Amino acid sequence: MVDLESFVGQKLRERGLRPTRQRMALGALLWANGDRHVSAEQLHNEAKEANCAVSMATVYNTLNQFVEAGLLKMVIVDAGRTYFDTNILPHHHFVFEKTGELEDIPAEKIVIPHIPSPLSKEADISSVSVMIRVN
Amino acid sequence: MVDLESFVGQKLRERGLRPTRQRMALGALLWANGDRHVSAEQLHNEAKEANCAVSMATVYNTLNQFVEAGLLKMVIVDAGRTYFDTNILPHHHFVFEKTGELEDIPAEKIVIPHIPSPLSKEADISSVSVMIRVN
DNA sequence: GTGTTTGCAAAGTGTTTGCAATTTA
DNA sequence: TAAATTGCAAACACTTTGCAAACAC
Repeated sequence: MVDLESFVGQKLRERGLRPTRQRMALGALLWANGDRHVSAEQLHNEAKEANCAVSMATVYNTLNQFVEAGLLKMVIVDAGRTYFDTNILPHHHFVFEKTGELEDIPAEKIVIPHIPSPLSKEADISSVSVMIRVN
Repeated sequence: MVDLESFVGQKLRERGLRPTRQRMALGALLWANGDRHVSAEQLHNEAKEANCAVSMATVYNTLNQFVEAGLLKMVIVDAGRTYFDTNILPHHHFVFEKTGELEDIPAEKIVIPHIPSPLSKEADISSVSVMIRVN
């Protein structure tokens, strides 16, 4: 990878998002290393620790913009347990019930030979997601 | 089925829940006919329409008790979109994105020949749930 | 400069809880 | 009568929004 700064900046510009200080900081935290599952609060804390104070409102707004722009996926594990996933490829998840943590399952690891169609309506499948809860 | 009243009463007593007026009313609405996906608010409204006023707090508490007792399953579709499912057998769901409605997929309709194990921990799989979003 | 973005505080949504009053067994 | 349940209102966690100030281009 080139330097993180320009990598993030380019990602943002590609999607028509201005590379503001806040978006750059959050982007850098999200995309510094491999795939991540982060909650809004976690990211807010990380930003604070990195001396990049960003308000909670901005964290939420930014994460939603990133999701909208296709830069992140939202994963809802439970009521009040929402993660933002930097892995935007189709994939599945293990959920560790003890901790609430997630682990990605690459799409090709789960084969579903036949996907059924709904009875009631035309089938225009937009996604298939599998959650495997373990404890 | 015998009469609904005693059917519900028995269900409750079996799980150690007293058949109070409120629980009987909510149970009757839930189990009158085939399987249902109901939100707390929906059920609250239905109870009101059936002239069985039950407070919102009691609807929530009761639904949670029913889930705890294994009489219902909770299905979270989106942040702030939680359903209570009277189908307690293992199964999967279609989610209609337009309406947020659910349709059950019987477990045997979705075959996953090989379930992977998580990398990081011992695999003690408690459930596998598939959500197919359609629009 | 002009339009976009931010941060705050306030509002919103869906859900849970403390507690006095009521109901059930 | 003793223990469980209910309903209210308040509290809650998480998220969104309105708007003035700050920023990016």
